[in-house]
Amino acid sequence: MKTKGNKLTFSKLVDVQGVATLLNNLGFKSTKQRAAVLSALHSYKGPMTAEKIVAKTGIDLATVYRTLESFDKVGLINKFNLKNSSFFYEIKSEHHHHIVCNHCGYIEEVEICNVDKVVPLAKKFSTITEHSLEFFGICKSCAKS
Amino acid sequence: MKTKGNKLTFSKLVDVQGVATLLNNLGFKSTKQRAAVLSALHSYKGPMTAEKIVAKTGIDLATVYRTLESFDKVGLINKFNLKNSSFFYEIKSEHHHHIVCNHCGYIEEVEICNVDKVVPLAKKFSTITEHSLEFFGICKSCAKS
DNA sequence: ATCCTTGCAAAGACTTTGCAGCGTA
DNA sequence: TACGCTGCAAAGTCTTTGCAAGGAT
Repeated sequence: MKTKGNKLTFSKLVDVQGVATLLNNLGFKSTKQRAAVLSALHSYKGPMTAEKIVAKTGIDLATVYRTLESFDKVGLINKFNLKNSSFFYEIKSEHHHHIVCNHCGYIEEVEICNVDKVVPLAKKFSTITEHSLEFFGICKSCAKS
Repeated sequence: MKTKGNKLTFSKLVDVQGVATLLNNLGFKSTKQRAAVLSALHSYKGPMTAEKIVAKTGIDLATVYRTLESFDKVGLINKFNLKNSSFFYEIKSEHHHHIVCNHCGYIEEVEICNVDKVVPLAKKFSTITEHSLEFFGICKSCAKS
């Protein structure tokens, strides 16, 4: 399976092999539920909650959670939480961050300047594997009202 | 009530007026439960969960949650979540971030270089009020084993 | 045919809410 | 005294788990 570095990139993988083969190569059986979850995540503009995926696909909530857990484990998706109570999921793509409207909850993916230069000084850590960076503010349409 | 800019700083406030007066000035009645929550947050090295506060103080969980919500509302504490299921709380101090051990959950407060230069490019937002930045890695003691 | 996956239902973890009694101002 | 605060219990939200039936290889 071709990957860029050791990172999976959904679009490329799908282009190259199709969803069924991708799932098989990841060690999963290809089922319509898994394809539907991938498809939902891929077509929705922005991170989704498990509930949202159920709403879009009609698949059982427990199945959605199990599927998302599997996808997360193999690195196909990101799982993160904002200040909300529930987790958000999105297909891994180029490294990016989010900005969230404190008023309506709208989430936008954002580009960042200089994020590479942000280096934490931690005494009791030797390795840093990842980071999360989220911004909060008021979106333009909420600012009007 | 004296504040630095418009931000409350716990240590300074307590130095100046004591916990009871601080609580009164924030619009709360001074109770031993609230003082105990403040004290627990103040003396514990690092962010606490509601459960942790109960463990340290013996106060009822519901009361702890209500107290934390009040404190959060007036800006005395920060509420945030890492990748865990539960929220963490800490007294607001100088702006800082955290690094979390993916193995044991240890949390360290970290200083950051260049964080001020990180600016998101968001299309549909005009104002950004805050951000969260958390790092994840493996702490030295977990790295050994 | 085998073993993984799904849906349904129940349980679990975390947080919030209702209410009667108590404590602070 | 009055009103806000607390503890207990119940309910609510989000997520995980158990199990029998169904489906992919």
